[in-house]
Amino acid sequence: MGSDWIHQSSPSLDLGVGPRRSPDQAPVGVLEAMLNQISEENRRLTEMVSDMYTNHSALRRRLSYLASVSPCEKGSASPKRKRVDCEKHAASDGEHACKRSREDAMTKASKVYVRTDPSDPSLVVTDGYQWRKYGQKVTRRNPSPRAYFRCSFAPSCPVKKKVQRSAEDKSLLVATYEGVHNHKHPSPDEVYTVKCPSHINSSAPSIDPVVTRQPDVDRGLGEIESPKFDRALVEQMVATLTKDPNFTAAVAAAISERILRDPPA
DNA sequence: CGAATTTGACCGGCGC
DNA sequence: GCGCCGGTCAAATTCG
Repeated sequence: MGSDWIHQSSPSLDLGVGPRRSPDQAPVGVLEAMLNQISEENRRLTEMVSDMYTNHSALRRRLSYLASVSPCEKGSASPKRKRVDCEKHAASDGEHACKRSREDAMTKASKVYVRTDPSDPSLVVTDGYQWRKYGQKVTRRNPSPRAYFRCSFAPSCPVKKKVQRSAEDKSLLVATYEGVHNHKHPSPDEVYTVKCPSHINSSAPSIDPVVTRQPDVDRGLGEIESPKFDRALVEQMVATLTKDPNFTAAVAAAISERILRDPPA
């Protein structure tokens, strides 16, 4: 996994404002102090980003491991049926083909958890695929409605998705995927982007990408390791930084200082 | 006007 | 056999 981008594209505020010429400019010491302060802040931000990236990578590795050691923990939200499915699957003799294919789909299900604004009633989990909603139901175990989606990118694609707000954590959307896409990922750039409610923009960024994921039913989502995911991360960080008034003030100060020092011809 | 979404009806599996 | 429950269908409605 490459963390090069952190170093290559480090958000350095060094805009060429180094200590140079202009002996007549009085507060050189003050400017240098400011520059040092900004550089220090810049270094801390870089470290924070680096730590975030490291933690994210470690978390993902751990989740992958957990997913791989609990193969029966997938699929249906109903533990009763899940157990029956597992047992049936073991004892099945292939008599009921259609039923078994359904069970296969159930056992191949994966879960994805997405953090969203709890006040947002929509059950939209954007994963780059194109989904068509075909039903919604309030289930017994969870007062929040469960939405049923089918992959509509390819007419023959068998993949289905159930999305329901977690009963324990209302800000958590649980998306359960069943089946395997029989087509390529339609828009790789959208991999791992998460719907951002419009009204959340002013508040602190609370959108986690995917918190956890079980086995790779969605081949397309495996692109998490690709540079495109880095790009998504970078975009997310840019969005976060631009919301930070201290950061924008520092950038504005640096730019104005530069303009005052080297006025355009 | 066609596509997407909503929502009540219906179906099948399961437990009692 | 009956009722409950999750999942799906399809007509009605909404949206672009």
